[in-house]
Amino acid sequence: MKLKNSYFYTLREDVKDEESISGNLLVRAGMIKKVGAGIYMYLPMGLKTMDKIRAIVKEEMAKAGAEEVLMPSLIPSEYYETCGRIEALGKSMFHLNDRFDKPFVLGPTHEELFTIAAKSKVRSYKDLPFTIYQMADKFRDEPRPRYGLVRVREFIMKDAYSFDKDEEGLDASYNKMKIAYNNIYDRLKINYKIVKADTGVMGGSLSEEYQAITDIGEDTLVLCDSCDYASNLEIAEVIAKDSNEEEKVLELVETLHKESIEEVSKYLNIAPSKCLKAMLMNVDNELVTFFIRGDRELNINKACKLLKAKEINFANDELINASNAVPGFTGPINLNSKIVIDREVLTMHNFCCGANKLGYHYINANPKDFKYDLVGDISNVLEGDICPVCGGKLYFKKGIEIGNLFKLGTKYSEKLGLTYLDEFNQSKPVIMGCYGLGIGRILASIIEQNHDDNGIIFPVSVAPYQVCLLAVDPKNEEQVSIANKLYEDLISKGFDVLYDDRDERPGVKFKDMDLIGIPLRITVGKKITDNKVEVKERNKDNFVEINIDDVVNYVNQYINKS
RNA sequence: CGGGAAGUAGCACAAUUUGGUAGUGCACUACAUUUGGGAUGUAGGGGUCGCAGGUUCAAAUCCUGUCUUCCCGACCA
Repeated sequence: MKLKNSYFYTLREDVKDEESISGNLLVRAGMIKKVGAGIYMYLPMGLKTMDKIRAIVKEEMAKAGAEEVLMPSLIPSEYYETCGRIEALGKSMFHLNDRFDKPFVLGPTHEELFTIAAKSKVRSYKDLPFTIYQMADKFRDEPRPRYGLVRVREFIMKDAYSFDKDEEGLDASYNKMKIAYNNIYDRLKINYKIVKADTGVMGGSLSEEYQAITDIGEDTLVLCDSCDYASNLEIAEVIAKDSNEEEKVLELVETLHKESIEEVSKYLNIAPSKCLKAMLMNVDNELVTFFIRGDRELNINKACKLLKAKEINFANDELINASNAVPGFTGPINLNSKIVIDREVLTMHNFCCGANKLGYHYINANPKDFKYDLVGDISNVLEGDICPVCGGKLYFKKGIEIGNLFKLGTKYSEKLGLTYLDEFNQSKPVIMGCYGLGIGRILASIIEQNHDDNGIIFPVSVAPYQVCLLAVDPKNEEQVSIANKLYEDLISKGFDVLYDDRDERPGVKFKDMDLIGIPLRITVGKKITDNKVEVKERNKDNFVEINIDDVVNYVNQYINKS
């Protein structure tokens, strides 16, 4: 493409409303433009990049045997009522009515429609397995859109759904997708981790997430320094080790005005890990007191699962006052509320805890000193904890969720009546998997991982153009005619070439080409008198001078090795 | 939804405290000089100061309301 008379524009300064590196660079490069919070226009340079990513995804989907379909975004609400998802998805779904006041939603995810689509096809076990997918807009009413394309309210997602007759089939379909995903992210040159994750409102048994490692990631990844264990913090298992310390005698001590773990531990000179943290929570309008090690945090997600609760919030004064708990001095000994303890607490000895009496704590408390209703893994892993697989040390990284794999099972097929007849003429529900991948998030992650002070550094596989070309002096006829010829030569060989033929000073062109991150730059300048042009890679400081006749070959080699 | 910040030319900002003709840089137009890393000079064009009320002789500036955006948190397949 030639830049003269194109839509191309860039911004010279950082933009006000984009704090994230990727959001700022995407806007500055003229690739996207904000319309509202979490809503963007995709402009030519940005759309071209998205198309490159999409093409790779489509190729790998085809290799995995998945067929593409397209579902509507505007969907009658009733489709989401059948599986109880109007309630499950709650406020994150956009609702609207038609002129006859019939309720509709903008599709936030499409399990129901894909299940219904499968019903048209599936009668017998011989019709299975198959996988279909779409590349379409999703709408989610996010409470807080942020970080450019990372968390938006309308976005393009590739979502695939597999249909199998049994668990083995699901495993096979799931693994095919996993291989496709590995290929996709490898081709996109993304630094990623695959982590075990929560199944959330999707339901199902197994979920794995593809997480792009970046500092602005909204998820905390738990990784092991000596094996390949990788988990989302949401579900990472805490392994407690018992010190087998000899138990001492329980003792009541005065701790006037020392309420927080920090204050008490300092006052009594006891490490926070030797204190017990009490969390007074409201679980379905009942007071439940959770006890965890003093230096840990309660994992609401785990707690919800343990109690089979939908929601857990902090308890209000009314609930607390109905018990003998004294905030700041709450302990498990003789506490008259429902008590749930972290299983790690059972390995703790001679710890400090509240005495349920204003201004007093116990020291040398032990598990035998109190009763509890439930025990389970309810706290967050800390850095330095023991790996549940190999015993190594755990550490954290931040990640952006760029893809996920779910084993859905029969949740949707049962509710929507997607069944097949097996070899013995028995009707059975189809077993499903679903596999999502966010195109915009991938673009944002690539930029977060590949940039410098001058702008984006795209890998060849995603760059909107593989090569850019410019003549230093647009008034020099020789330079221009050589550049024109090179452009024609490269285009005719099928390369994606951006020819900056604008009547601008060279500095402007260099800066712009750097900003939008084109991997290879060919500069036609003074050296044409020796039949040479300059070729520079975006991610390198130096350049090479090569003969004009060798340019096509050089480009060809560069593109192929990338 | 809680806490914080901000809305002034296409972009980034100043002027608001102390009310009195709306300014700077970039971008844009014309001309000249420049031409290997966002040129320089001269002359120009471009604004319902987010919106709606109010106070005042007079409001970008003070008051009230409202909308929007960003950041932290809550939340989030």
